[in-house]
Amino acid sequence: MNAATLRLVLDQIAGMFPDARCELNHRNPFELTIAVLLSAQCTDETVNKVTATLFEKYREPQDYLNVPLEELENDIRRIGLFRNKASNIQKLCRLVIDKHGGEIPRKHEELTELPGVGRKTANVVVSNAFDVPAIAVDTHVERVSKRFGVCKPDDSVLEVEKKLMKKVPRDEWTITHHRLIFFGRYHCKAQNPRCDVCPVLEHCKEGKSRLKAGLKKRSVTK
DNA sequence: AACTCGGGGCA
DNA sequence: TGCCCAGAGTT
Repeated sequence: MNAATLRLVLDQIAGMFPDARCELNHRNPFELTIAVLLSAQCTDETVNKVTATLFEKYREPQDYLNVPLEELENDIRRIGLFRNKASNIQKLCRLVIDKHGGEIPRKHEELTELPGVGRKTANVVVSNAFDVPAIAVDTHVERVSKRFGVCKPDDSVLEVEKKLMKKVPRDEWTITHHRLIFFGRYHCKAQNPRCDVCPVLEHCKEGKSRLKAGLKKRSVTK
């Protein structure tokens, strides 16, 4: 899919989700980093339920170090992979205090040095906390990009990111990321995507074949 | 490239 | 109930 066609698709998606913004609860870069780290492999909704009370108890890096690991684990127990994440959060806080003066660093390479922070999380942090344009490729962004042929089906996550950046103006990277997330989460879902009511179906090879197969299946069943 | 971690969401 | 998932780290 070329840049011009992608632009058409993204404009349609923008109309579907005019308020597309990832709704992670955060008031500063530190809380955003913790929230995104927690969100790995579970829904933002679940993270928000936990952070709503978590951020009342833990306000700065030192607060996470003032409790035993077991206590922090218990405080985030409702989130998947909570043992890894609790451990990572304490190590992260230790590092932020010792090497970054208690503040979340702004450089991408410094962010990915933090335990539990990979490329995706770092992109979310720089784009949402520091206003640096970035496209964080999660499974939604990856799935949608591949269904619409923005990239090849077997491209790596990094390749997906590169091709999106190449085809989208730099000042629209971050909003595009949010829109693709919403589109992927609520419409172009992994299971049972809404191809039957999709306004950009004409640009989606996979969707068209999926719909055709579905219709065929129905007609055969009847 | 494949595996692990793990409670939640959904069928 | 049993499957899959808004990743990252290790081997």
